[in-house]
Amino acid sequence: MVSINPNSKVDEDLVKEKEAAFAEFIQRRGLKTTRQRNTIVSTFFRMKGHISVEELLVEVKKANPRIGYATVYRTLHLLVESGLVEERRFGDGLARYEGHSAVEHHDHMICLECGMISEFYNPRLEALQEKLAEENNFEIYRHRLELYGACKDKEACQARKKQKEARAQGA
Amino acid sequence: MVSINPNSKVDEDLVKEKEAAFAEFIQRRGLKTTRQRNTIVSTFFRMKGHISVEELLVEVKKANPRIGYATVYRTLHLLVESGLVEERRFGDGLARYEGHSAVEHHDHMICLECGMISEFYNPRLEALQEKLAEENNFEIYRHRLELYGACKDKEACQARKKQKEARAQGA
DNA sequence: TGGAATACGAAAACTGTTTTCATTACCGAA
DNA sequence: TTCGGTAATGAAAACAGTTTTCGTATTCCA
Repeated sequence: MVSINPNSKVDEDLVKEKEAAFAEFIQRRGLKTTRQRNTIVSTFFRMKGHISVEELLVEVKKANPRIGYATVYRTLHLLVESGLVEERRFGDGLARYEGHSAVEHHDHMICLECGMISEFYNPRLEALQEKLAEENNFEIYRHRLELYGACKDKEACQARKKQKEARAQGA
Repeated sequence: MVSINPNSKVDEDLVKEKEAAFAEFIQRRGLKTTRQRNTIVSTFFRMKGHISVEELLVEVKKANPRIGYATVYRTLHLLVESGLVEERRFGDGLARYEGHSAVEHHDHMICLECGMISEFYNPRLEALQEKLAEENNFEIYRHRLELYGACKDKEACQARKKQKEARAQGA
């Protein structure tokens, strides 16, 4: 089991690299570099976790309050098309966006108590899926596996929950 | 690997059983038995596969054209609450409903070419997930695993695709 | 059978997302 | 360096799927 810790500091060099990759994508596509896009992209890459449009917009507005959500949506689509970001949906009816991490593919555990979303990757799990697909004469392009449940560490879980509620109050 | 074939005939006895279970649920909750609910529920249980609200409404209207989608939505929620039906979302932005099959839990393979949704269940897969959760100090309430890809049997797949397109034309 | 509680259907409201449209910004060519 | 065509922006409207509202109709217990 490889567990992925999303709590590490944002790597400034990596962010720069991603920004450059996006700039290149924009150019390759014949699109234009704009202040808004730069703001949104650089804000996005400096956030961590599984970011909703709402969350991103809040941060973006701190840098430039005139940016509206249409532009945020549009830029997120570009990020997805560029391959630098993936869109995910965890069933609460809103899209979340996630910069590609070092580990390309991974699955998710979602705590229904505190909202924590953690990532994991397990090669045996992947292999088993391939085997099952094979047996069904099916070719997998991609898959998604989500485990919904609760943290067993109740203290940490409750702490996260309170933190989250406090944040919701403040917003 | 246990594969689940959704193409079997509708078992009339099983449908009756489910209708009875729903009736009991309605009573237990102090709700009322209505013609509309009966129509919707019995229509639903006679359909197979992963049914969207739209699809169900079309069938329901054949029996009673005056039934609107509000009632269909409401009744589906009741079915879910009763535990007889599960709601699923496969990322195309609309809810699909599925009567509990003989095998309680199962995962899905979704063909992106022909739209086929097939079900499977594998105990090793389940066990492995439990193990991974355990290692992460996490308790699984439920999970979902979806394999997106394509049928390797291209002929069958193309046939299904054409059938689907024909149906879309007719609608 | 009367009447309170519940359900119905149509339409309005809601949520998250996409599109429209008039205006502004970008950027290569002159 | 300005010009001008193209693309991007922001506000608001549109959209799709779903939920809620509200006035009317139905259920079902006393």
